[in-house]
Amino acid sequence: MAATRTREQRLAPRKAAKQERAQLTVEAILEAASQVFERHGYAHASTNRIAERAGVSIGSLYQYFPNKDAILVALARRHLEEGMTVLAPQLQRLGAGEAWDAVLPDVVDAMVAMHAVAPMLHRCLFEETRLPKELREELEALEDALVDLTAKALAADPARAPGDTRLAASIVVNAIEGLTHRLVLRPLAGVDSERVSEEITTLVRAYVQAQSAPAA
Amino acid sequence: MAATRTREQRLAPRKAAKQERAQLTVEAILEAASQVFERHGYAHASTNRIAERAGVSIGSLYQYFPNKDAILVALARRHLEEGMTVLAPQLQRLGAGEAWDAVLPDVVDAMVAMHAVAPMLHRCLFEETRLPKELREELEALEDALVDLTAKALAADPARAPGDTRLAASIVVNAIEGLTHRLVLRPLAGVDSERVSEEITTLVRAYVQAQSAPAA
Amino acid sequence: MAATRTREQRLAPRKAAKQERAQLTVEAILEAASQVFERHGYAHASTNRIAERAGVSIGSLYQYFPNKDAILVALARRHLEEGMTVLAPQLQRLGAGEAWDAVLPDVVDAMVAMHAVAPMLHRCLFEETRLPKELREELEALEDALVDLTAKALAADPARAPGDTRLAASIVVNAIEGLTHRLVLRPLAGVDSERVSEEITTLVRAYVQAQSAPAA
Amino acid sequence: MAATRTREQRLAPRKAAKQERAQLTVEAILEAASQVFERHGYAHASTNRIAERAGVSIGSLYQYFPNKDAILVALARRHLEEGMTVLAPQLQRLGAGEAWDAVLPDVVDAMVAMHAVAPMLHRCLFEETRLPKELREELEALEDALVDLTAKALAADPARAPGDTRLAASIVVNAIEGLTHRLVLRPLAGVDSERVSEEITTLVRAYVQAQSAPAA
DNA sequence: GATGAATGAGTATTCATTCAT
DNA sequence: GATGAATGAATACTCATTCAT
Repeated sequence: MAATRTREQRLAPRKAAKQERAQLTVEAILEAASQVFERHGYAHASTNRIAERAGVSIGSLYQYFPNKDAILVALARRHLEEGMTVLAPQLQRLGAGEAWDAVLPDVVDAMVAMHAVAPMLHRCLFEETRLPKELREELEALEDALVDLTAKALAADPARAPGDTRLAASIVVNAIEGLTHRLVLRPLAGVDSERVSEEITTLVRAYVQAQSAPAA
Repeated sequence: MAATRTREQRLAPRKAAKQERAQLTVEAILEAASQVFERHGYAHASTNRIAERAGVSIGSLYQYFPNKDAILVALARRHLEEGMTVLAPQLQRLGAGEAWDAVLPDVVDAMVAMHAVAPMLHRCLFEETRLPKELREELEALEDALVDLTAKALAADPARAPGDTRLAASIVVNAIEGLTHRLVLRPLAGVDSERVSEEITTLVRAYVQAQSAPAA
Repeated sequence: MAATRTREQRLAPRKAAKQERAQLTVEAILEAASQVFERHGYAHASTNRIAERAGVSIGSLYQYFPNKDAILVALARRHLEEGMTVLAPQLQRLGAGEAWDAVLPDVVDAMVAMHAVAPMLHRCLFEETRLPKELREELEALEDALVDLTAKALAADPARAPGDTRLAASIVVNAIEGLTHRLVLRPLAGVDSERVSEEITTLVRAYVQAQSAPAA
Repeated sequence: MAATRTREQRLAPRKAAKQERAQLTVEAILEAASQVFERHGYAHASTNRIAERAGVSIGSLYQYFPNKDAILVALARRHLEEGMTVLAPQLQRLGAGEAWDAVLPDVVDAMVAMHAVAPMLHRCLFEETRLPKELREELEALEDALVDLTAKALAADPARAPGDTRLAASIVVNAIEGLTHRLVLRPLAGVDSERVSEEITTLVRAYVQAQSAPAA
C-alpha cells in the first residue's frame, strides 16, 4: 500500500534537486511549462507537452514534480518571487517611513511591470478557477502583507482623517492590482503602459487624498 | 459529410424549444450548468455532470445545445441581459443628461449587485482563458458602450479640465468593474457590500474630480 | 414484455400504408432517404435527418419503418424493381429465344442506365459491408436468375462448344455488373457512357465467342 | 489551441515505434484492426474494440494512431505493399517487353491472390464510401500506373488494330479488378480459384484479340 | 395517426500518471 | 537516474429508438 502523502507533500517538488544537472532539468521544465501555460492555458497544457518542450522525458518530469498542479505551484512561486524582487525595494521604502505619496508611482510601475512579463501565464496562475488551496492561501497571505504595509503607510500620514484605514488600504491594493491586471490583459488602444501607470497613480492618490480631506 | 457549421451556428442553441416541456428542460439545463460552473469551474464542468444535475439525459442536453461552449454562451447572454436590466435605468439617466455625480453611486450599486448573483459563474464567464470569440466580442462591445456613455457624461461636466476624456472614462469603467469583481469574489472580512459600494464610489468620484482640478 | 419480432417482421414495412396520405408519407421518406444515403453514405445517414428532409416527424418515420435497415431494404427493393423494369424486356427477349448476340448490347445499356441513376446510392445499397441478410439473399436470388437466363441463352447457341455453361454465364453476368459498377462510379476521363457500353459489349461478346471456338 | 494538423498529418501514424515492444504493439493493433474490419466492416469497427482485441489499452492505440482513419490508411498501405510485392515481378516482365499474352495469366493469378488474403478487409479498404481522400488518390495513382503499363504492352503488339489503346487498357484493368473483387467476395459455388483465374484470363485475352482483328 | 421531446448506450479521443527496462 | 511505452478513467458528442401528449 503506497503511503498516503499529505497535501503539503503532494504539492512540494519531489526532491531538492541539489545536483547541477537536476537543477537544470527542473529549470527547463518550469520554463517549458511557463511557455505552454502561456500559449494554451492551464487546462489545455498537458504534462506530456511540457516534458516534450522541455526536452525531457515524461518520466523525468514526474521525478521532480508529483503532479501537474505542483508545476503550477512552483511556477507561481517563482513568478511571485520575481515580482517581490521588483516590489520589495518600494515596500521597504514604505516600511522605512518614506512618504506614501513619493513611493506610490514606483509601486504602480512595479506592478505593471510584473504583470506585463507573461500576462496569459499570470492569468493562468491567478485566475484559474481551481487553484490549489495551498497556493491560494499563499497569495492571500501576500496580499494581506501588502495591505498591512499600505495601512501602516497611510496611518503615518498626519493629514489623514481617522477612519477605517485598513479598508482604505484594501481598496488601494485591490484597485492597483485589479486595474493593472485588466489593463495589461486588454490594453486600451493607443495608450502606452507609462500612461496607464500614471492614471492608476492619479486614481489612487486622489482616493487617498479624498480621505485626508473628505469634506474639501 | 456533415455540413460544416459556421462559428455562429456552432454556438447558437440548436433548436428553439416550442413545447412547454422542452422549455422546462432548457431551463433546467441552464440552471444546472450555472451551478456546476459555479462549483467546479468551466474546465471541470462536464456536460454529463450538467445533464445529470439537471435531471435530464445527456441526449436531451445535446438536443438543445450543440456543445459545451454553447451552454456557456447562453448562460452568459442571460447573465448579461439580467445585468443590463439592472444597469440600463442608470445608464439612461446618464444618457438623459443627469449629473454624473448623482448617478454614479447607483451605477456602482448596480454593478455590485450584478456580480453578487453568482460570483464564480461570473468568473467563469468573464475570466475563462478560452472564451468563445463571439462572446468575447459581445462583451467588449458592451464595455465599449459603457465607456462611451461615461465619456459623454464626463465631457458634459463644465468643471472638467480638458484632457483625454476617453482614457479617463476607460479607467473609470475598468476601476468599477475590476474592483467590484475582485471584492465580490474575495470579500473583505467584516465589510458589507454597501460599504464596498461607497468606497468604490468615493474612489471613482475622487479620480474624476482630480481631473477637474488637477492642480488643486 | 414486447413480443419478439421475427427477422422477417423486423425488416418488413410496418403496415401496408393503404391510405393515400400514408402512401405519400412513405414515398416522401424513401425519397428523402435516397437523397441522404446518396449524399452521406448509409452510416452517416441518420434517421432524424431523413425524417427532417422528408418533412415528417421522426415518430411518423418509425410508424412505417421499424428501423433504419428497413428503410434501406425498402429502398433497395424499389431500386431493384426499377432496374428490373428496364431489364425485364431484354430478358424476356432472351427467354423468348432471341439470339444472345442481338440482345446483349441492350442488356448492357440497361445495366449502365440502371447504375447511372444514383451511383452513390447504388453503392450504399450494394456495397454496404453489413447488408441485412434478407436483402443480401434477395440480391443473390436475382443474380442467380440472371445467370440462369444467361446460361439458357448461351446453351441455345448451336455454335457453342460444350463446357461449363453455367460458369460462363456467371462470368458474363459478373463482368457486366462489375465493369458497369466500377465505370459508373469512377468514369474514365473523356469517355462517354455509350462508348463504355460498347466496350463492355465487345468484351462479353469476345468472351462468349472465345468459348464457341476456343481453338480458333 | 492545439496546432491544427494538416490532412496528411491527421492520417500519418503518430510516432515511429522505436523500441521493440512498441513495434509489437503497433503490429498487434494493425492485426486486430484487420480482423475487426474484416468481421464488422469499417463503420462498425470501434477503436475500443480494436484495442481490446489487440490486447492493448485504448490509450496505446491513440499513441500510435491519431484516429480511426489513420489505422485504415496504415492497413491499406500495408495491404497495397503486399499486393505490389506480388504484382511487381509480373509488371516488370511487361515493362521489360515480354509478350502481353504470356504475362497475363500470372497477372490475373497475382490479382486473385492479392484479393484472397482478406476479402472483407479489402472491401472495406476499397469500397468504403468515405475513404480518406489521400488514400483514394494513392489508389488511383496505382491504378493509373497499371493502366499505363497495360497500354504500353498492348501498343507493343504488332497485330493490334489501331484504336483507343488507353481505353482498352482501362477496360482490361477494370475487368480484371472488378471480376476478381466480385468473385473473391462471392465465390461461385463449386468453382475453385484457379478455374476463376483461367476464365478471367480467357475473357481478357478474348477482348484484346477482338481488337486485334475486330472483323475476324 | 402524428408529433417531437426524451432517452442512453455507444464512439472517438485525451491526458495525468505509472512502471518495466 | 532517465526513458518512453503503457494505462484507463474521463469527456464530448451522436443517433437509433421510444413514448407521452
